[in-house]
Amino acid sequence: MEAKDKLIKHLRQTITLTNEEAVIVSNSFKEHRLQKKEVLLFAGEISSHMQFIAKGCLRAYYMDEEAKEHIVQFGIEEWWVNDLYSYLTKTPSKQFVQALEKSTILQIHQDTLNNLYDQVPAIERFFRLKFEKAYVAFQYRTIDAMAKSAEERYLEFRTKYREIEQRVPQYMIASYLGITPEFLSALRKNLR
Amino acid sequence: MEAKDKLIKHLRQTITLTNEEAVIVSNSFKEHRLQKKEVLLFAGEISSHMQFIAKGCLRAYYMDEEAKEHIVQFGIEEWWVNDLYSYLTKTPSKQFVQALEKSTILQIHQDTLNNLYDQVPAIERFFRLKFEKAYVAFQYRTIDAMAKSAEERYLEFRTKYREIEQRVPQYMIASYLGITPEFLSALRKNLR
DNA sequence: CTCATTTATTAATCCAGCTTAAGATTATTC
DNA sequence: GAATAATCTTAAGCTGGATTAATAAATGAG
Repeated sequence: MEAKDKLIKHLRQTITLTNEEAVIVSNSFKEHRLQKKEVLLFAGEISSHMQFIAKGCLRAYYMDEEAKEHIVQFGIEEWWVNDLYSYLTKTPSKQFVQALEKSTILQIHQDTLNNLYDQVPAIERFFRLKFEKAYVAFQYRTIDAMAKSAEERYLEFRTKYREIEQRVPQYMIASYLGITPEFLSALRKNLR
Repeated sequence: MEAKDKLIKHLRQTITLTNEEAVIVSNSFKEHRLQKKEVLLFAGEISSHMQFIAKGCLRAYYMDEEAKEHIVQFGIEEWWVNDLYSYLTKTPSKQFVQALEKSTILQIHQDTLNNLYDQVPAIERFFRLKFEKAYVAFQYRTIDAMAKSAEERYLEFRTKYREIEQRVPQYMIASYLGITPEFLSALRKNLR
């Protein structure tokens, strides 16, 4: 399916759009292809687009003072990836967003989106709901992370994100879980 | 100031409301007073209201399997407190929301708010922005918590939430920071 | 098919923060 | 203002997960 059809279908799972509105929305997004390992957003840049993954797999990560990478989010088909902090506060991003596979994304510039909110109110609703859900999922994940051991979190990740687990290297999963690859390896050994 | 005036003033810091709209909004909320230690939401109940703190101080916390309390959020004047997970998914809450001081809150039922989104679109905008900000603040806090030591987090809490620090007991701050009260005490000793 | 790069494992040593338990302060209540 | 409850401190020993360093296995580019 064409990338933009995927987007409209995705939006229509949450909100109602007339065909005219769908066209307006469709025209507001631009398609963008990424090579494996290509970086879409560099730390230091201000994130000015929302982006929808039509195909592929991306990650958002930041680097600490010792240049170690910490993965904040993975994204596959039909997910939205971004450094929302940078996007919403218009300050330089602390995160990188990078393709882990050859990917196709749809981008909308912040100014365009803000106009779209006025033109197609359902889009404002979509993003209100999106942020509600994102907030809640993130809070759940955090509480979970604090309450549970690394082993429990790993098992949960495996059942919840089976597909991601099979598409990204193990050391990145360790990074996402907030543990070292060595410890994840040891953990997995115990599970066998 | 009257609680509802505070609310309207608070909303107008973010969005524009005509006087007619302000009246509609005002009438949609109900005032509710809480004794110190009174529980507003129990774990197991479904949270069906958004609540604005007009006066006082509240906390949201959950209890783990060993019946230990973990504070997720504090709130003082002009903050919103809730178990958003329960509210948004309509599932039983895992958190308690409790007044730490004699407090006055303004509540709006979910159904009323959903109607209000249609009647007063600025309110939908307000909550979209609210969730954006909440998400971003929460993400920042989490990344911070993973990257920094307990001492650094405590120092940050102190500068960022000076007022809260002076209104709630130290062991609750420890709980919010995800450390034991003993360890916080030891930490503080080192800082002197 | 082969050499280089990326990813995963193993094992020894180390440390931030936890647990337990006791005592010391500080608030509340009657 | 005495008694009780709530909060805070101290100190000893313990543990989950980090660090370091070396090796092994898998992947991929030419």
